[in-house]
Amino acid sequence: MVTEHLGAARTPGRPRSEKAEKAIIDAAIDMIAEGTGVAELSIEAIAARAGVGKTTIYRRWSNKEDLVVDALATLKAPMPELEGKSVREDVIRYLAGMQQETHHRRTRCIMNIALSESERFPHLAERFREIAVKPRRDALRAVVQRGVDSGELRADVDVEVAMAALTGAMIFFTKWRENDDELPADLPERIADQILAGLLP
Amino acid sequence: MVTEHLGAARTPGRPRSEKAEKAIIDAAIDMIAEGTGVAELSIEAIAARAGVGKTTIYRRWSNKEDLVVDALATLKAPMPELEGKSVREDVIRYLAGMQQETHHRRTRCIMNIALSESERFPHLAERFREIAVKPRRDALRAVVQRGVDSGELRADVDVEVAMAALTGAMIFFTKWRENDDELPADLPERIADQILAGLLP
DNA sequence: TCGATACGCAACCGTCCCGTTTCGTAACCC
DNA sequence: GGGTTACGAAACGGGACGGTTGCGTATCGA
Repeated sequence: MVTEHLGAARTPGRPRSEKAEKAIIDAAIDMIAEGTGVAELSIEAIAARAGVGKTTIYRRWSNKEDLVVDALATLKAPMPELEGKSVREDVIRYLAGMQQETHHRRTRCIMNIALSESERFPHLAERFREIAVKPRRDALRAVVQRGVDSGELRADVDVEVAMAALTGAMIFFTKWRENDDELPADLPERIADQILAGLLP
Repeated sequence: MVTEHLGAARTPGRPRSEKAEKAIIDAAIDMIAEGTGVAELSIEAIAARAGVGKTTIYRRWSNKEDLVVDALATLKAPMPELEGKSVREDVIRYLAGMQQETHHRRTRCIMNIALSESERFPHLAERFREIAVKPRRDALRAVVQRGVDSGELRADVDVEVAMAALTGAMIFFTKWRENDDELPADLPERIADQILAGLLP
């Protein structure tokens, strides 16, 4: 965003249209959600889709990455409530939420960007992590930590590793599955129970 | 590859240069490894980098995806030997191998393609899974299955979930870490031990 | 009413890429 | 040597896109 908010210094002349701004950002997000990579996003296509002149875009953002950063910033990620009675219950609910999200093309493609474009757009990736990843990570960390504190989990549990195992297992299933079979409906339970119980006899 | 190998039907005229073919494929792989997405790969750029005329490329592949598929097919993935004495040992070696690979930009970017371009290039993604993912997955599955059979692991272990937890945890650490700190050197051990032991008291 | 700014639209030129064709040369078999 | 095919280089027309500019209109404050 380039708009200046210096005190109450309202500029003379016609004010910028908030509707146009929203249309631009929506168009950008939609195109990303449809699989267009950041590098292939064209200002012209965004403008056309938003029903907006290219000028209107260049007036606000000086380059594409700035636009995308602002677009991602508007994504409010809904989070499942994690105030259940047990760690197991909260973990299952968290994993089920993840699984649910992979059904939305929008979420999938946005996650792809976070996974793959971080090499080329570090600024973008950092912003994305802050907005979408961190809140979820914090929520899960709180659940595990609560379990450790309450004695429901072992005291020597490595919280970060536990989070990685839970989250990573679900990502692995949803992204690297060999065939396109439906995922089993009880996948969250199975992951949670097995990681909680461990593999040893 | 379009070259026909019908019996010993050697064609008249000048034979195709294997050197040119190798140069083309190397150039394509290099560009991918440098972060160029498949969609942005241009035949012209590949030709220039390979020191080859565009004609030489079009003579062999009719489209870009075919070329990339052939390029990926040349990637021989070195696999760690997993014939140790215990499941724990093999798992740690496997995870260490994964961690090692993330240090090579080449491997990282190619994994990115597998993760993110599968939506737009399903043919490509399938081929990649077959070449790079499946052998590793099979190796890890064998390790876990051996553990179950020998009694080293619980009999009711869900092998697929266990694999997902182990692999997913490492992927999660290497790709979604918040800061760019170095990963702890004993990460493979920590992941293996915690997933083997579980979280419950 | 007037000046200032934003708007959508269209056009501009330069760049990149595609897929094809043409050129002169090189390599192979008979 | 003659026939055939591949080679690298260059150029083609066509298209997409970038970033800029000018146009006529719309919307604000003074």
